[in-house]
Amino acid sequence: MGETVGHGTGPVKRTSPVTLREVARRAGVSPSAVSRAFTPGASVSAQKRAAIELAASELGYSPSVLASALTTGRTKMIGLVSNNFHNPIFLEVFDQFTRGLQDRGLRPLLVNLSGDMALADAVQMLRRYSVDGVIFASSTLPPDYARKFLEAGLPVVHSFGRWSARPEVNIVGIDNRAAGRLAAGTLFARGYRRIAFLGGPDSASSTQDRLAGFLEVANTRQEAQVTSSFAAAYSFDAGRAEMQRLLGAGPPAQAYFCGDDVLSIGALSALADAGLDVPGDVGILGLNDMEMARWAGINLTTVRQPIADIIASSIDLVVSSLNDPDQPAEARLFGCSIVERGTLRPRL
Amino acid sequence: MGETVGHGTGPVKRTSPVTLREVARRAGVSPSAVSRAFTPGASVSAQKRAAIELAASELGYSPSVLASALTTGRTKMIGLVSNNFHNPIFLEVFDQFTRGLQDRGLRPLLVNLSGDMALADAVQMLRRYSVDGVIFASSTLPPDYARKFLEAGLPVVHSFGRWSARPEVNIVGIDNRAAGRLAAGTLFARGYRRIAFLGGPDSASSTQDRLAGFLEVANTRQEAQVTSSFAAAYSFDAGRAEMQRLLGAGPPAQAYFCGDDVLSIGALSALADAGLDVPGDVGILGLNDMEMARWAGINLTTVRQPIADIIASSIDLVVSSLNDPDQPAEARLFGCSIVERGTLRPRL
DNA sequence: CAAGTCACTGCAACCGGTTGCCATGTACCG
DNA sequence: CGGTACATGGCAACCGGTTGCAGTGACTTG
Repeated sequence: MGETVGHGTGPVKRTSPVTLREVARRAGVSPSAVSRAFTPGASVSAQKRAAIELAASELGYSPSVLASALTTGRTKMIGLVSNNFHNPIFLEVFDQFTRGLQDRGLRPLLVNLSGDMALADAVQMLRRYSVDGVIFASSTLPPDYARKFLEAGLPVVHSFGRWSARPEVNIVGIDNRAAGRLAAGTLFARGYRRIAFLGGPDSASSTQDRLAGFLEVANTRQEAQVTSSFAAAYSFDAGRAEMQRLLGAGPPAQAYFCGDDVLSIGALSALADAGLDVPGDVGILGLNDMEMARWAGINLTTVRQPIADIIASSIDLVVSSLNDPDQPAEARLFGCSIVERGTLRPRL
Repeated sequence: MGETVGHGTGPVKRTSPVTLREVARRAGVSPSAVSRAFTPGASVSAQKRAAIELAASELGYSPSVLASALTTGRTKMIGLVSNNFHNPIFLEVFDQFTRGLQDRGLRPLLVNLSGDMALADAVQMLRRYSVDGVIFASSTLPPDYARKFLEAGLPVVHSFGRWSARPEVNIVGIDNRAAGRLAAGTLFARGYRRIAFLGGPDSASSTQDRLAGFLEVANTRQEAQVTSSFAAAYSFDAGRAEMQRLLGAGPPAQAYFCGDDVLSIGALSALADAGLDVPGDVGILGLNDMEMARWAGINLTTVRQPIADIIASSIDLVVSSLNDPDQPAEARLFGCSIVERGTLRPRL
């Protein structure tokens, strides 16, 4: 950013692609010399290199990654596959992935798995483009998906995926079970007793694990009354609809742990409409700590998922596993923490 | 979606890449025959094609796009360049771009211009990857940026860009000036007289045009009192901060036209904190109609930007201009409309 | 039945770089 | 001073497909 851009009043001139051999001819050297001049670590004399660099810049030469990939086998492209294009948290995720990859000289080839593109198409497509590796960023799809990439010979990391004791594919994320335990523990510490889990779609792998952890703690307390229900999607509308349904079905719980911030915000909106005060009448605890959670007017107390760590670690892992293809699959989990804001009553 | 995925209990087998010549050998034909079998419109006999397809599927062959790009000159990759990774509306934008491109067999190579990546780096990078074209999606950066891609020989479309009478580069977006006029007209029609423009960063090209259109109408009404100010960014925090500043500086206007929905939401939050009722005390009109605008609790009256049309048209335009590189630059503008919700008082 | 079409096929060159191998030249060693 | 080590640089083959060209055979057409 901040660079200056010419005002561009002249006519636009279009340059045609320049090849390595043209540079070689102009610099009076062999093609191999040019190639080596652009290969870090190759052996070229200083004066030859200077001549080549001069010729290259005069001609506006930039080497074709695709041609070199043909022999080196490295495209420096990473397939970035996701189906979560509706949860605002994923804009942050894409932002950080693209920057992290760019910083390492890698390029994200983006694949949207939510449209007509089936998994098998995505796999084949990424093979055809010879991507060096794949980052599969999805909190809702099961590990089998990531596995398909691996079977196709593509190193893969499943980010925000489900933990497994003996993972078949690389996985980076949070321990959803531990997050569920943390949530339940937090609600109890605030003195809530009639508590509820308001999860995302019950088919989502993350939902199941969070619920399991939540119940694990809740079941140790005899005085607890726990209920659970599931929204149709990780979305505002689904969260709002589910909370409306709950309010219509009977008296609300004292506090809800929602499987996602955007779900929480939907639930908050339903509570506000019903005239219930948060946190006076009902407590809400979210999960993710997306940017919006700290907006005044929302001010959501939430379980923070360390997104930056997950992403940085995912990139590390995909890079290391493409350098050593026989590296065994690995699971990297990060801990969560509570971000205290205004939707739970204070600790007793 | 909805496809079934095997449960994958067996060990993961990794396949190594299969080449065209291996398929040829197995099918007992020449390499050219295989190539032609995979080229639509090429002339291959039915039985040879069958033999080739059999061999290919037995071997799990998928042709390398990169190798073919070397001779055809088409990678079917489109650079998708943006710097707007913080406005939630852009998640919708990315979603629609990726799907639209995928539907046409194109692949988005995503470039994040907001980090350390300078414009010149992005241009060179996309040249090195031989992308067929570039979509530059930014509402904040000037047309000079898009022009740099064109100069590098890359067909480009500036989506959400600034209108120009004689465009040097392809541009698809809304007529920001007309949007400003629409906004002002709407406020007057509601009986507001002391009105204000609360724009994004005053360096953003879109802001200037919207303000110009806004004033154009406002200045035709003698009874109008118009003021204007600018938030530091297109963000919640910036909108909130700017509205707080305005409220601290004196009595508020009767209604504000904010340059963006997320800015509006920030402004709403400041108004709520100040105990002002919307639309009772103050009216707010946004721009974009992002998903969040219709959330209960926000319910923002806003100028709708036809994002789907802009994106579909951008893709059309980049495709047609890469098929005919000498096509003159074109500007395609779409009209905006008012989406009536709850932050302006009703028409008198 | 001869000539002309046309669909199909393989050969070989080519797309734009990379790299193993060998030749050359210089520096350094004892 | 002979000999070795090492840096440098060109040749040519190769990465995985594509395509112009020419050749083959089958099928029309008059």
